Formats: sequence, C-alpha cells, structure tokens
Amino acid sequence: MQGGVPGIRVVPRNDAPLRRDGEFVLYWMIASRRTRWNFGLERAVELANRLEQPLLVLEPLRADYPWASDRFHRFVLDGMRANRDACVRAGVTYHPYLEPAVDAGKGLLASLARHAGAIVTDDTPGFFQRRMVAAAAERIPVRLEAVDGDGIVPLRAPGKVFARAFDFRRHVSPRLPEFLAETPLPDPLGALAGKRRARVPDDVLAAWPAADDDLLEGRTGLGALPIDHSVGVIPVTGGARAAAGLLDTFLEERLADYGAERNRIAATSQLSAHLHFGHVSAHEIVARATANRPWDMLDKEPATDDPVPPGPRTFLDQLITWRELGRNYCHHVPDADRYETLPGWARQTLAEHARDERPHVYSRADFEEARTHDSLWNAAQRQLRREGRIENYLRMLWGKKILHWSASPESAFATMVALNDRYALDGRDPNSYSGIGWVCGRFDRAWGPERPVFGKIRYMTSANTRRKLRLAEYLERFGDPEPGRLPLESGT
DNA sequence: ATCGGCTCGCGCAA
DNA sequence: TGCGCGAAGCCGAT
Repeated sequence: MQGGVPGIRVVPRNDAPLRRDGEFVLYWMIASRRTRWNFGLERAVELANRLEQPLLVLEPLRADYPWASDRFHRFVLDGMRANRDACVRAGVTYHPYLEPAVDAGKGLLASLARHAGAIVTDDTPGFFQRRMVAAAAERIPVRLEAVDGDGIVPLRAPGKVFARAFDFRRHVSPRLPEFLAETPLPDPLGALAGKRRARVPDDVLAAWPAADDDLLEGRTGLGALPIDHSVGVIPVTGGARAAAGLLDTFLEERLADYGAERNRIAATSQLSAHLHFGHVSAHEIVARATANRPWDMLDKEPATDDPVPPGPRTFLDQLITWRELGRNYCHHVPDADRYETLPGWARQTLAEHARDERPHVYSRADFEEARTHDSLWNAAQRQLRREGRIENYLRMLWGKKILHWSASPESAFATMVALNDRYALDGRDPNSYSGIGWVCGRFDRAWGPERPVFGKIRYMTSANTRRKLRLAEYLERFGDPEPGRLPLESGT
C-alpha cells in the first residue's frame, strides 16, 4: 500500500506536535465506530508505526448528546461489544467508556492526551461531533487530526454545495475512479507493526473505567443512566458484526432486484442506521456490490452484459449520489436542520400558501401519538416509534402529510425534525435532513399544477400510496387498532 | 399497468 | 438566452 490515507481526508485540528515520548497513539472513535475499512483508524495505525508506539482505541458514549435514549445507547453499545471483540482478536487495547452521568467524562480526553504521542479522531458533518472536537483541540498539547472516512467522495473534494442530485452526479461521475482508487484497508489493525500493547494509564482507569461487560452484552439494562428511557430499545442489533450480516443478506437476496423492488416493503439494504453510526463502511459496500468493477454513474441504460447491472446501479446511486449529496450539503451548511436553509423558490411558494386553509391541522403531540384521521399515516408513525425507521416510500408520504396538516410550513419542518431525530435510528444524520428537506423542496424541482398549502412543492397522497404499495401486512402490524380492542403493543 | 400532460428552476453551452 | 434535464408527484385516458 503506497499511498496510505489520502491527504484530503486528514484534517489537522491543532498545531501541536507529534510527541516521540508518547506512551501510545490514541484513536478517539466518535463516528466511524468500526475496526475495518476505516481511514481514521488506518491513520492512527500509520502514526503509531511512525512513532513506534502502540495503539489505544477509545470509544466513548456520552450521556448528554442530543436525544440520548435507550434506543440509541443500546445500538451504540452493541457496536462497542463488536469493536471490543475485534480489538481483542487483534491484540489492540480497546477502552469503551460509557458516561454514567452528565459531564462525568469531562477530562478523560485531556488526561489521555498527556500520555499520547498523537490523537486521531473522526471528521463527520453535522450533529455535535465537530464542535466537540474543536473544543477538545484547544486543550490538547499533542497533535489532533480528524479524518474524513465515511464517504466515497471526500468532503473537501467538491468544494461547493449542489442544488440537485443531478448536478452532484455530474460533478462526481468523472472523478469517481480517482476516489475509488483510494480505498481504506479492510484490516487496518493488521498493519500495526509493533506487537506491544498500550496500557490505559492508572489515573484514567480510576476515574473513567471501562464500560461494564454486562452493559455491552446487554445483560444489564440502561435504567441507571440519565438518558430518555421513554424511547425504547428496538429489536435490531447494532454494531459492525450485525452490519456485516445485513450486508451479506442484502447482497445475496435483494441487490439484483433493487431497482425494480426498491419501493416494496423491506426491499432495501436496511443499513441506514449502521451507516449512520459508522458500523459499516461505504467503501466496503461499494467494493462488494461492484466486485471492484468500474461503472458510469450517468449511464441510465447500460448494456445488458454490463458488469454492474441496473439493480446494483440504482443502489449505488442511493449510496453515493444521494447519501453523499446530503453529507456534502451538511459539510457546507451545518444547520441543514433549520427551515431557513430550504431553497428560495421553496420558501417563497410555501410562504404564498401559508394562509391556505388546511384540511386538517394537528399539533406535534397529535403527530407524535399517531392521532390523525389517516390510518396509513398513523401506521407509518407507529413504525417509526416501534422500529426506529419508516419504509422507504412511506417515509416521504409521512413527511408530505406533516407539511399538509401543520399550521405552518415552519412548524411542519420542526415537527419532522423533532420526531425523526427522536425516534429514527438514522435520525440526526445528514441523510435524514436531506429527506425532510426534500419533502419541502430541497434537491427537488417545482411541480405543477400549483396546489393549496403545497404550492409548487411536489405533492403526495395516501390514496395513491395505498394503490401503489401492497400494504395489507403493514397495516396489520402498524395500523389503527379496531375500536373496542386494545392494541397489543402500545408503541414505545 | 402504462402513458402523456401538467409544469419549472438549475447549470451549462453559447 | 436557450436548452436539457430531473427520487419517488398527480390526473385522466387507454
């Protein structure tokens, strides 16, 4: 491997030096929560080899990140268990830190930094990580680098935002071979030269002990933590091992028909949450879905013997064009979760229709409790609460109807963000804000004829959705309980 | 099931 | 300035 981690992905966060007398190189794992196909970890290994120091992997989970709840904590803890096992196998010291109380973790990084030769962390757009890293960088007397490792397109490559997917596709397409030539090592821990193991310093162990195995394994509940217990655990396992299983199943059973079946219930990869928490790498997915063959992103109708046929192409367009369009947008517009960031034409047409009479007006609580007149909409909301996700197509309808039935477009946008952030496993992700933004016109075009409330914003109806999808089973699971019968599950 | 018409902002070539 | 083009739209006709 000649190149190593591409320079465009490595972002120095302070001017402090590397320290030859460090006891270890620290990888502060905050977004790419995996040990494979991970540029950040790979960079930490490079520095450890250069400084001839062992590697220490710190994976923390704070108690006070926005929307912290049993649901997200459990998913991340599943991931920590998988990473612990992978590090044990590789002979690398892994320190999982679970913050037992708000601010209990304060000082942990600074204390480790006093012993470190260098610190490497993850660079990710949106949410709180960049602010956290910037705050830490000021107090750290050793080099701190953030590595942009979760996209095929480096965040700093395009250098501008794109109004539409087509523009992004056209921009990326000719550069794709160049980007794909720079792939992270599948097994960066295998490239670690020294066999010496890092030791977590005693003062650190005393103040910030490793998370209990019972918590990682799920034998202990999360009731003692100061997080939101009303958003419950869902029966989806987080972590790199679970993600690998989902990916295998998807590639074997659903990728080939992805184009045609995409809107069917459960035809998707189901990897969105794992991508959000960094439990799987986009590079690995692309490598496996294409068998490392090139394809032309702009070619809609490839020859029938094309090595990357239509199903995989459609999936790759989701994974690269749409996912990275949103990541690129949030890189440049960190407050993409605010209404004011919608495109001008969309805000204008929504403003012109702000006083239109709504057929129904619901409060955020009505939406949250699935108390609308529309049983299909209620079902989608129940799926969000119980499973932390909404089926592909229904997710769009869910948003369009919140726009339709809210007192104002601004409050509709805020309701969508709040409910999705709170309940969706992949909430708080750039892609979530893309989806919500798309409901209100972002990355989309104006559509006629102009309609009440929506104006030129693309319109969707529950009636058409019921015709388009086979929903009997879905409504059986999530639909309104029959009058006089208590629901089996109240929903979390 | 599939089709055309509805309709329009954008980025780019000119 | 004109033109090609577009994540899932809807509606009515066949």
